[in-house]
Amino acid sequence: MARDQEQGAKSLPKAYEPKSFENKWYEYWMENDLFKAYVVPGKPRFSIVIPPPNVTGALHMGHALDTTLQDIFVRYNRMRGLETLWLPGTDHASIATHARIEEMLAEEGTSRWELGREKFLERAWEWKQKYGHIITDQLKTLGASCDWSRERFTMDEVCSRAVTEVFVRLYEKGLIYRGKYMVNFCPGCRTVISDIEVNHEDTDGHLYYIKYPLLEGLGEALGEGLDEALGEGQGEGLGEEGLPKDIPATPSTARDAGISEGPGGTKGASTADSNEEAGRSLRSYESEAHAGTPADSYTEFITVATTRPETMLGDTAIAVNPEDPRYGHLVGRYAVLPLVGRIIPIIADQHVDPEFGTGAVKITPAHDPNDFEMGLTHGLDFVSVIGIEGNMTEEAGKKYAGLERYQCREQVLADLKQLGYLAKTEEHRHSVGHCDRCYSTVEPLISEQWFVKMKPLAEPALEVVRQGEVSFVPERFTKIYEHWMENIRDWCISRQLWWGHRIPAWYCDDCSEITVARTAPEKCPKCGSTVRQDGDVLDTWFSSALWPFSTMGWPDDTEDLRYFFPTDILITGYDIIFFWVARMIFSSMEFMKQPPFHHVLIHGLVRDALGRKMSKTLGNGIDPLEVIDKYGADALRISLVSGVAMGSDMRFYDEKVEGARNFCNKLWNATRYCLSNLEGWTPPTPDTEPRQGELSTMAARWILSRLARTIEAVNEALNRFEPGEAIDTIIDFVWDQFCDWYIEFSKESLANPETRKETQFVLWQVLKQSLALLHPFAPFITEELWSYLPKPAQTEGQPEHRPLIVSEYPVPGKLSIDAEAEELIGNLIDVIKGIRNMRAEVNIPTGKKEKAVILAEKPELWERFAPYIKRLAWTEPLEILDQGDPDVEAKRPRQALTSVATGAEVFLPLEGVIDIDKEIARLEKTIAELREDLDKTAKRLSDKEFLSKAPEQVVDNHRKRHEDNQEKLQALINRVEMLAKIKG
RNA sequence: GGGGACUUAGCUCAGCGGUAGAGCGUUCGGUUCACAUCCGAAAGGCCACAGGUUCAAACCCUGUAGUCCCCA
Repeated sequence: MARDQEQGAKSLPKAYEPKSFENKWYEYWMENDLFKAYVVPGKPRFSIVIPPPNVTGALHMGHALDTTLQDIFVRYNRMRGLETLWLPGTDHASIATHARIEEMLAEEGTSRWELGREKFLERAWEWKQKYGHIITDQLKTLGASCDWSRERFTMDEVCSRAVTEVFVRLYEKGLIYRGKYMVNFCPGCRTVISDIEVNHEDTDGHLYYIKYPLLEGLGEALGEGLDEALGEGQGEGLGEEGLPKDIPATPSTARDAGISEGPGGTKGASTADSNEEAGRSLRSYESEAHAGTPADSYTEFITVATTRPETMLGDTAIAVNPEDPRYGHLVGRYAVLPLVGRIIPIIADQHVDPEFGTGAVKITPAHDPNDFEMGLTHGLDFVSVIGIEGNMTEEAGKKYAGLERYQCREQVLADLKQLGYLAKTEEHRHSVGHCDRCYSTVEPLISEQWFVKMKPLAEPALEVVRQGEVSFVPERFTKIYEHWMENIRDWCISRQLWWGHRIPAWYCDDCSEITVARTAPEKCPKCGSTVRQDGDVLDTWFSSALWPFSTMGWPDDTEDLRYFFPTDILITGYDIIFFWVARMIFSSMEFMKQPPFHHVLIHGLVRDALGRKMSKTLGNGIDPLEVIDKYGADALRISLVSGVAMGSDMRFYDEKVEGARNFCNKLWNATRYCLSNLEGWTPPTPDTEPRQGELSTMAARWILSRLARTIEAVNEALNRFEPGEAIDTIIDFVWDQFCDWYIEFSKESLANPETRKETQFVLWQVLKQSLALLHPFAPFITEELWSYLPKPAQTEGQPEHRPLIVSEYPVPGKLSIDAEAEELIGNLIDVIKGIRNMRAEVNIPTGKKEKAVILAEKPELWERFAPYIKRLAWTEPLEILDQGDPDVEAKRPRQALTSVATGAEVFLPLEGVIDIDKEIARLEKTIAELREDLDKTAKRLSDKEFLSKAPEQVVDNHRKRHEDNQEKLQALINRVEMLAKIKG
C-alpha cells in the first residue's frame, strides 16, 4: 500500500482526519494476515491472552483502556521481531446472558421455565450468534491487533472440553466435592453465587431489641408439647431429597440434613457424631404450648438485638459471651422463641461480642454465616425459613410462609409489638451483602452445592508468586493477592442456571450413586438404574480460569501450547485479581505445572471527570465509540495512557482526548512539512547514509542525539511496563524538540544548498523513527503517514518497505548521544529564548524584525548560528561581537536590553525606547535569582562531606552550574553598573 | 477490626534520593510560506503536617491529619 513518491505531500490532506483512514488500515492489516501468529520453533515469541470480555457486553472505557494497553505491548513486541500472539475471545457470561434472554422472554409473555431447558438454550445460542460479535467488532475499531483466526469462546468445543476435563480430574482427586453449606443466594439472579461475588456495604438500617421469655429449665419445656415436638423434629428437614434442584435445601438439623464438614469444610467444627451426646441437650423443641403466647404471660426475659427480625423464625439458640458477667447464670437455661414457641437453649460462645446490642444474640444457623459456624460447633438445629427468591418457607410457620422476606419483616415486627416482645428500635448502620452483579441483597442460606477445595490448589499458586516467577506490576498488588490466597475459602461453583457448562455429574434415580464423567453414563454403574444429569451449570469464572491453556487446545498437547504457553504478560484491572487472575494461576499450576504468565500488569479504573466510577445507574458512562467517532481511535488511545501510572485510577474528560487529537494533528502536519521538502529526494541505503558523527550541522547532530535519548527512554519505560511514561516521552520529543526546534532550524539548513541534502536525510530519519516509536500507541495515523514516506532503493529485508506494523522498532544502540551538540544547541536555544523573552517584555509584536547584538566567546560558532537566531527570534540585523576584541567595550551597545546565556551576552538595542529604570529592575531580579542559586551551589561545593561522598558526576554538575552562573552574574552586574552610569 | 493507596501550580496528574515537571485553564503578543486541532511569552508551588535517616529528601523511615479503595 506504499504510495508512489510522486503523490508526496500533495495528496496528504491539510488536516488530520482519522475517519478517512482508520478502517482502511485495519482491513489492510487483516487482509495481509499481519496479526496472525505462527508456530516457528526456536524463534523468540511473545504471547498474551485477552481478558475475555462478556459476550453480552458493549465496549466501555475499561475495555478501551485494557485493550489499548495490551495492543501497545503486542505491537511493540511484534515490531521488535518476536513472533507475537494476542489471542482474543469472549466469555459466555451465564448470569448476564440469562438476564438478557429472560428479559426477552418476559416481553414475549413467557419464561425460561415455560420454554424448557433445550428451547431456552436454542434461544441463547441464536442470540449469541446474532449479537456475540458486537464487542469484538468494537475492539477492532480501537485497533486491537489480535489474531482473530484463533478467536475463542468459553463455550465453544475446545474450551468446553477443557472445562469437563478439569472438573473430572479435580473430582477424582477429591478437590471438587458436593455438600450442604452456607452459601450466598442472590434472589435477583436466582442463583447461588460465590463469596467474592458478594460485596459488603454499610447500609442504614435498624437494630431491633426483642425480649425472649426465659424458662426455669428444660423441665418446664418438657410439658405436653415435648413428645410431639421430638417426634416432629425427627422427621423434619429430610423432605428436600425429592425436591427439584432449584429449591434450596431446608434441613432442620445438621444431623438430619446431612450437613457435614466435608473435605476442606468449615474450620473449627466438630463432627456430627461427637456432638451426638453433648449436642442432644442443645437441641430446640417445637412447642405448640408456647406458640403465639403474649409477653405478659412470662416474668423473666433475655433481650437480644438483631438487624434482621424475620430470621428469628429460624432461631435455634441464644448466645452470650462466656466472659460476660451479665449472662453467666443464664447459660444452660432455655428461652421461648416468641411467635413460634420453639424452646431454644442459651449457650456461651467466645465469638459473641459483648459490646453489640445487649450482649446476647439470637442464633439462626440456617441464615447467617457466623451462626452457621456456631450451629456446627454447638450442634444446634438448622431451621431454614427463607427460601428461593427470598420468600419465606413452610418452616417459617403458616402465618409467614410465602411472604417476601421484607414483607415478612414488617409482619414479624407488627406481631412482636402486638404481643409485647419488641423492647425498642434503634437506628443502626451495618454491613449488608449485595450481589456484585445485580445489587440485590444476598440471602445466606444452606444449600447443597458443588465446591472446589481451595487449600491444596492455593499452595502452589502462592509459591509461584513468592518465588517471583509471576510478578505483579505495580508490586503492591502482590500483597493483595497473597493475602487473599492465604485466607482463601472453598469456591462454590454451581449455579442454578442453564446457559453455561452443565456440571458433568449424574445422579442415580434409585441409589445414592453420583457419577462424574467426561461423557454421559447410560446407566448407574452401581445399580444399573437410570441416571439424570445435575441441572446446574458451572460458574463462568470456572471456565475463564482455564483461558490461557484451554484456548490453546488443552488437554491435547498442541503445537500452540508448546510454543506459545506460558504467555508472557497478562493485562487487566485490579477489580478482577481475585475473580480471574488468582484462579488462572492456581488452575495453571494444577494442570500445566507452571504459571500461565510471568507478569501481571494491573491497571486502574477509568472514572468520569468528577472522579466517579462510570456506571449505568449513574448514567455517567462515556462511550468509547463516540469518542472515536469524534476524535479518532489514536487520540482515544493516547489519552487513555498518557500521564497515567500503572495501577492507579484515572479521570477521563474531553479536554484530554482533545489534547491527544491535537498532538496527532501536529504529527500529521510535521509530516506534511517533511514530505513537501523531500520531493525529488531519494533516501540513501544504510551503507550510503551519512554517519551521525559526520553531519555538518550542529542542529542535525543535536536532534539525532535527542532522538537517541528518546529511543532509550521509551524502550526503558516499556520494559518497565510504564507505557504512560513512554508515550509522554515521545510526545515531548515530537512536539517540543522535533517540531518546535529542529523543524524550525531545518527551514534554514534546507535553504542552504550545502546542507540541504543532509537536512533532508535527517528530517526523514527523525520522522521515520518517530512514527515507528509511536506506532504501538497510535497505530492508525503512524501507518498512514508511514505509507507516504519516501523509500530507499529496494534491498533485501529493508524495513522501510514493509508496513510499519511489521517494520522495526527503534532500539538503543544505533544512535549515540552527542554531548557537544546538546550543549551548544542548548546555548543557542537559551539565546533565542532570551531574545523572545526581552521582546515580549517590551511588547514587540511577534514577527517584527529588530536588531540584536551578541557578544560571544566563540564568535565563529555564533556566526554559524546566526541564521537560526534571525529566523527564530525575528532578528535583523544580527551583529556578532568577539569578547576577545580589544575594542569590545566601545562597541558594546549602551542603551539596550540584556540577557545572558552560557558563552554569550545578548543585547537588544532599543535606544530611546527602553526605560532604564525598568531594565535595571528586571536585571536585578535575575541577579537575585542567580545569587540565590549560587549560594546553594557554593554551600554545597564548600562542604567537604559533599565533595567526598557525593558521586563525581553530581559534584561536576554543581561545579559547572556554579561557574556558568558566576559568569552570567558578573555580566549582569557589569550591565547594571553601565546602565546606572548612562542614567547619570 | 485488618490491609493498601492517595495528599505536588487554579484544575487533572507525572516525577519517588542529586537545580520542582506536563496538559488544561489564566494573562499578554501573533493571519511567520507544516499546523489557529497553531506559534511566541508570562504569571502561578514552605511538593498535607511533625519528627528522623542521609553529604543531599517531594522522593527513604516513623508518627499525625484528611480523602478513597480492598478484605473481614
